[in-house]
Amino acid sequence: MSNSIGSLAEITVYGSRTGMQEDSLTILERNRDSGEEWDLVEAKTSSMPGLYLPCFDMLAMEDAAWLVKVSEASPNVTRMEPHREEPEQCPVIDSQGQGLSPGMDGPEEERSLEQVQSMVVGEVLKDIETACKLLNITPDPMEWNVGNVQKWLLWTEHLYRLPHAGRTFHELTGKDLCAMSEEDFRQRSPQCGDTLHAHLDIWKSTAWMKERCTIGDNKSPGAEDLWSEADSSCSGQPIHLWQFLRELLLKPHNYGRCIRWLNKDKGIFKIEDSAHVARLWGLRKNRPAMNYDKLSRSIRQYYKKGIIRKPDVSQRLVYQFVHPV
DNA sequence: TAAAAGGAAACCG
DNA sequence: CGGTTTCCTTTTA
Repeated sequence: MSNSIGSLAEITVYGSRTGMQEDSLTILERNRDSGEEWDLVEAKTSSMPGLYLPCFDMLAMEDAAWLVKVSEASPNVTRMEPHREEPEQCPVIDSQGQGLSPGMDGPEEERSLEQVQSMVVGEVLKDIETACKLLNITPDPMEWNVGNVQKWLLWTEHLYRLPHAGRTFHELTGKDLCAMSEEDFRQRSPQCGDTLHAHLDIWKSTAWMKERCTIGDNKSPGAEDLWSEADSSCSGQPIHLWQFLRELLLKPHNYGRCIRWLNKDKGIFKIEDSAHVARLWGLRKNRPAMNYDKLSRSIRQYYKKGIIRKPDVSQRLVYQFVHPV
């Protein structure tokens, strides 16, 4: 846990900007024959070991001012990945553009380390929160059951285009996982054990920080707000499809390419990538065989309930919430 | 050819 | 039991 800030910085550079997008599941396919289990389509991209920048550890700790300086010159500092495969992947991502942008006024270099750190932490928190919602797991790995662990593994593997190692971590709870050393990880998965271990470490660190934040006094207020953001779905009850669609629509940053508003005020939205939305829904509900045919049938059930309808001018893949927010 | 529509039955928390 | 999920046939764009 010693290198938490460094690790957090790592995932921010290589995680949030490349990871938690709708594209991360595009290679997630189910095995049509076995039907009941998520499976991998073999990633065509070679599994590069250098998915994160180890040296950023030191960078974040000692030289954050440098980072800010660089970012002033180039707002895209967070996308300096040495080898990005699929460069067409995510032009949308930087649209948020908050934080590391030239707009940051004032030359208060003393504050910059803190600023960068809390920004980094904030990004990680956001991404972890997104993943938690999508997978319906808690942010704290210690609380994961065997199924949660498998979901997390699958998610992380897809996110970083790792070869499938889930089976070698069978029957492990989150507690087991947390107790494992990097060596243990490497033993179970020589190819990507170290990467998995590093990412688990980030989750552990984040959970640990979160606990510190909520129990103790507000050390990093910006970051804490993100956790208290406890929105809609945290009510305990199983999520409804219409709620899930709303959540995706509320995060255009993450899902804008698979589902988006055509007219937010009227509640009209379009499913741009039906297969992808269905996969996300299946992942959320633990229905590996979910597809658009079935998802759309569920949407149609909403017609008579007055939750969703077809818009006045019916278009393919376009629906409308009867009661817009 | 994919999407839309809706009946029928199974499933599941 | 409600809310899907699954499977299916027919129609539409």
